[in-house]
Amino acid sequence: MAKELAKTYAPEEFEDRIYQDWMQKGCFHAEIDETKQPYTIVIPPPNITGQLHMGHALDETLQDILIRWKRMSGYCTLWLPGTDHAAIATEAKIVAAMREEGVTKEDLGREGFMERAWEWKRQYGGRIVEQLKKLGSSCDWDRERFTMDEGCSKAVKEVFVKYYEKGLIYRGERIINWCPNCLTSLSDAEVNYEDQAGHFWHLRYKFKDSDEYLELATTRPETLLGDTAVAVNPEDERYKHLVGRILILPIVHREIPVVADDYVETDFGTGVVKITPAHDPNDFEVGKRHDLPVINVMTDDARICDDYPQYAGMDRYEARKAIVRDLEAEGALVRVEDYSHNVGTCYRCGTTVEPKVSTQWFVKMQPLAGPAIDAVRQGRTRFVPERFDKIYYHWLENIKDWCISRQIWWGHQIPAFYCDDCGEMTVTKELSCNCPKCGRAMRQDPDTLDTWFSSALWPFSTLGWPEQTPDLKYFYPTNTLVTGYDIIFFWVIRMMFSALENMGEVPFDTVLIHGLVRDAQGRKMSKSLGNGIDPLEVIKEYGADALRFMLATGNAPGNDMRYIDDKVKAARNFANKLWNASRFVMMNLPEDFTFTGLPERLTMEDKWLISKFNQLAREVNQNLDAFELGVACTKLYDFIWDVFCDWYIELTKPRIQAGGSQKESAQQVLVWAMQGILKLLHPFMPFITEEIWQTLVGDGSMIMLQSFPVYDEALCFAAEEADFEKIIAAIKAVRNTRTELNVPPSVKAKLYIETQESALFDSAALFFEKLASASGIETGTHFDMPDAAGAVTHAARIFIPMDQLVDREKELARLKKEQEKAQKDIDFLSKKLGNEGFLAKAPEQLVAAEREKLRKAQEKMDKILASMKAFQ
RNA sequence: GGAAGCUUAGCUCAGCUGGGAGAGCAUCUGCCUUACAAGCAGAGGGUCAUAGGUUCGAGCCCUAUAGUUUCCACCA
Repeated sequence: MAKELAKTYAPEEFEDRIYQDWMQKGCFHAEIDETKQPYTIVIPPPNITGQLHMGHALDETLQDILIRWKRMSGYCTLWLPGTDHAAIATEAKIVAAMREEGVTKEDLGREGFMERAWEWKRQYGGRIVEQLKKLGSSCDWDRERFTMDEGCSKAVKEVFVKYYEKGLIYRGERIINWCPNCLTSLSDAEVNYEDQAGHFWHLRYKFKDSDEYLELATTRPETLLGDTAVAVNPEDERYKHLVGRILILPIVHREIPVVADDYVETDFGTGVVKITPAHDPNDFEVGKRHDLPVINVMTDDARICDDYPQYAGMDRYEARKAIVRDLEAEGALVRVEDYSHNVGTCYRCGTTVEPKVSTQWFVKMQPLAGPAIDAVRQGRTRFVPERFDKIYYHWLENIKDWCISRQIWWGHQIPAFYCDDCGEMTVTKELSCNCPKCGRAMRQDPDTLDTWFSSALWPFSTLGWPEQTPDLKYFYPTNTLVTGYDIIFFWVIRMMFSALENMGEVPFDTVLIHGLVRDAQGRKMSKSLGNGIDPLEVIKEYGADALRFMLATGNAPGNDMRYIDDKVKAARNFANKLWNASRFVMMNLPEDFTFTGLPERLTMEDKWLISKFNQLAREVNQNLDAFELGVACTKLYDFIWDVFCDWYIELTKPRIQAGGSQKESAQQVLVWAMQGILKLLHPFMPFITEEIWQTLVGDGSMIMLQSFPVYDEALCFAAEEADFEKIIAAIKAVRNTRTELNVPPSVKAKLYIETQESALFDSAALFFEKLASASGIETGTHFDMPDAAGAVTHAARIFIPMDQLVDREKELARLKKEQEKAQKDIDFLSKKLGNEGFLAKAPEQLVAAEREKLRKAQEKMDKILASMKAFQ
């Protein structure tokens, strides 16, 4: 016992050591315990390409707080970690690295490429995991998973085949989003729309059988090569007579018809739209309705294809220029205007996506969306904060089929096989198969699945599904899913319908949504802006506990927050405060100290502290239950700094100096309170609390395995608490008076305390001496000291004789100010209590409380008036 | 076009089911009081965006307006 803590709080000296210790002792490992209730969180798997950023730090911190709190509260807790293979992002990274060496995917071939990709994963995939550990994340690393590991791959196949057999997955030719840079299709969710400055080119198409023209406008003149019609609204009086007539497409000189379609708005542009079914999703639909040919004019990397020799090989933008020039030459260009419009871009690389007609695999969403909507409607899963359920409903109600095939190699290869001879297709979980019709070996579909297809299964695939493992039975459904609002569409929704379809049960009961961590100016942190703050740098400078506390404090669920260095500093200072408080406690313990629990005889300040701690324990539990983590942080901060450090520790100093049994009882209470505080704070600041705990308790126990404090009726001392508040109020009043009169602390003065509760104040004499610069106190029911400065509370009138030090005018002015304040209180309360509506309708308890307040205010006023009178 | 959030002290933000407005930082005044100057003791500072409404009582609930941010959809 009585080991010493280092003089200054230096987190870098113990955080790693403590984490290692937790790991070695298996503290994070979850063993199924049927006597306990399970509490499970699955981590949002970070990408293996990722580097820890502030978003992760926030996400991990919230999860770790919940997990540690539940673990200490007696639950069998599992925080299941893992990583995502991040299909497109990873493949792009590897391809880029290969490019440096002058190697292409085709050079290596599929197998060679996959080997290289796995090698890359082995080398870098663990990086983000190591970074998570720096934060103190108490994940069960023994259960770490990867979306492409054997189990997850098995689950993926299982689901794919099942969906296919149920008709929930189909293959078909549709118009999809295509990234010409990543060279793959994308789902709707993977396209970001952004405003781009562009132009509106007004063109005129000549009628075949006359010299008239029809004018229309387009933002993409290069797609004209693929025009197969021009459309007008069937109700449009200006054009309805033209429907059915034939136009000559400029440049190409192909004959195309004028068709009528509701899709065309009469009041936008000229009310005439050129129709390019191969390169616009709306046009594709129009084309289907009118049976128009689909003419693809572009290659996969968005260059004009060989069918148009004068433009062949030009990329979209070069071709646009060339075609505009040629249109002008041909007299088909009427005018050009500036126009800003929304353009879809690839969420991975930012390239403008190209709508493209191709054969892809899709998940039919309609049948899956319904149950997912119902689950939230019925409250089986709820969002915190609740408002996010609207976003959830809206997305699901308007959902389109999900394009799941990707033209890349890194991922789960689609388990469909084709017979090149007879065209037969088979979907199977087997690794290979022969054609059921002609018996030949079949060729597997070269495409892979959307990375979100496997993460959609994460809550159950990681627990062993499709096997009915004990883990799955015990830990599923999971409890809390913690994630940012930006991935509700990508992930949360897909986990919901996947779980409902495959498990018949929701994947989690609560989705805790947090916001983004922005920079100090409120901008999104991004690589391109270079305004990202590296959490690892912050940890290096201030410690993980400070970062965690900062991220959890002063921020409500679902709201964005700003990263401000001063906030981390404040959190670090708080840690330092706690550190020094424990040093104080420990340096006053004897070598052979043993903690025996709260002493039999408690002083009133002990009871005051204990009672307040007890309330704190109740509130922190309530706040955590309601996912109000930030509120809990604030309460802990206030209690530790103000109640414990600034008051209680100061209050124990006289007892410690007195020695003997007084000191001994103070030691017990200090250690009791210290332990309680550390336990309550541990989920938020795991490292410092563990370090102090192990030094303070010294029996080899670990704080992370202690029980979390809860409210205890036996620790409630309402009367003593209220009494001691009177002492505190008096001390504050004296300090206030002295400061306002500019009396330096070195000048001591005797206090004459006029009160009806002499015994109470007499027992607090030492506190006045120590905390209110008193040389001594005298209590009585009446004092007549016209020359003394005064301090007034409702319970006492305190005279502070200062001899010539008191400036009479200043003191009178000060009293006047106090009188005004007191009068305002009285006015406010009398008005309220004079209101019959209030008396009739307000709860009884409240009315009584207000009456008590008024009584106290009047008592205080009497004392102020007496002081003023005496002074004049 | 649809939806949501935000607007509270100079700055950044809390404020739980409606019961006299809070914190951190900054500012001002004293203090190196033997755990901590990453500290201690005090002080100043807010018509809680605006206008209505509900209520005995509104920062909180309802309606409208303004500013601001975001999401979804999208008209070529």
